[in-house]
Amino acid sequence: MIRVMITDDHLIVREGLRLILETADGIELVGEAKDGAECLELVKKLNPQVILMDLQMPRMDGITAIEHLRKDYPEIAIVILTTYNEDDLMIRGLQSGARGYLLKDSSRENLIDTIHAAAKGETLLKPEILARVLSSKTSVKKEAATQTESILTERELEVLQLASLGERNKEIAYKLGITERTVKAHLQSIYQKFGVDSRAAAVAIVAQKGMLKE
Amino acid sequence: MIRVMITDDHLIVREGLRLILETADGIELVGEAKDGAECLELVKKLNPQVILMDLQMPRMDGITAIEHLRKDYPEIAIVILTTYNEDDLMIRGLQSGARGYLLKDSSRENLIDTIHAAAKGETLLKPEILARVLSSKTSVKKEAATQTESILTERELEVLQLASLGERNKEIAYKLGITERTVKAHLQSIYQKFGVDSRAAAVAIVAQKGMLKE
DNA sequence: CGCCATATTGTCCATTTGGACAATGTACTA
DNA sequence: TAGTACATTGTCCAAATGGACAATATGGCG
Repeated sequence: MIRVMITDDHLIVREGLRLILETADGIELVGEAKDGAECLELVKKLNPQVILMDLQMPRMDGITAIEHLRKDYPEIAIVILTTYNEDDLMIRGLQSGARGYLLKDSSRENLIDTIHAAAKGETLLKPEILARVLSSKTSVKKEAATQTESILTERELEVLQLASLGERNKEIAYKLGITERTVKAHLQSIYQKFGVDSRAAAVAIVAQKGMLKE
Repeated sequence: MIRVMITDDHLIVREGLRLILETADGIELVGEAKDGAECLELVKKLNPQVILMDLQMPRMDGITAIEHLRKDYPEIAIVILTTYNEDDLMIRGLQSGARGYLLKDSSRENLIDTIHAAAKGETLLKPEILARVLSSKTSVKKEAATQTESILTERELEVLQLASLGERNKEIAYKLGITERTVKAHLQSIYQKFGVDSRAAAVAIVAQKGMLKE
């Protein structure tokens, strides 16, 4: 029996996964967490072999949680749960030590296969994804900032990065655990610093400066 | 006397340039055109040595005009007039054979110096701009399209490229000589093909696919 | 201890955007 | 010739965004 834990902020996703996992042979669902912080709290008690980890969550996101887990529980296999294909966050997650990824609309077989593979220490990645991971820079942490980057505050960068993935203010607010109004405030500040007046223009600048890539 | 011609769709710009050029020694303003098409019509009669060329204009844009001029009047020096620094359109214009570029808020001295240099056959480019021109691909024309590119029609690409520069629908419509409604139609089509539902998301995809760079 | 940067949130309103219905003309192709 | 793809434009409305006024709290620094 493979001990599996779920970390996802969406109730529906958790329920759906539970339904699938509880009826799968050789898999035991040992617990669930609603965000990265809760995941770290519960992991010792639940002692999972595999963690299905969402990336975008309030309080503590999946990337941060993965980094902590790699340090404290390197033997646990982490599988990223993501909505979109080729998500930059997913790349970062894989760089941080996740062992695979799953689209949230994966088939039941795909899901179960991936969990088994992760438990056995294998990595299941599409080749093109693997190539992207290997070719992109390893250091995820902040480093010598470029001109544009240094102008922005940490929070503004977070907001801008989500906006650059096409997220709406409402979604950004939810993911950062703040109100939509605050998101707008950060965006306004960003626009001022960039000398633009629309999110599309800001995203374009970010894209051209290469702030998205890496 | 250097015979200079202006091609720009903005009355204010033309007026401003005229004011400067008419009081400059050794420079004779021989005519003005409101877009690329008119420029090509007038160029034979006006016989300019230097053409100041805007890039974004209705009917026929500056890039197209430059390509025609290079073919039929290679002796004419073309100087690009642009609003922004490091504009991708400017790069393409320079690749198409323009001999220099001017920001529209250039100083009077800068403007006159550039015209004199262009007339003498010199090229006035900031080093970093020159580097970008040389390092980018030479062929501006359509070539083997990437996955994402091939999905889109020519027109959709035009719209998307402007949107990716932060332009609003109204501006895009004006620059392409169509209505705002049509711009929205193209965007809707693009969103469908990309599987997104906002221009920011579309711009982000374009940026990640590298469709902006080159 | 006050100043400053930062983060946070509020209301109100004009503009922009996205989507749902469309329709028309042109050009190419089976 | 009929069908298809494409570009074009229309109205109407809901949602999202941008900007103008804000205010409050926190933490660092001189």
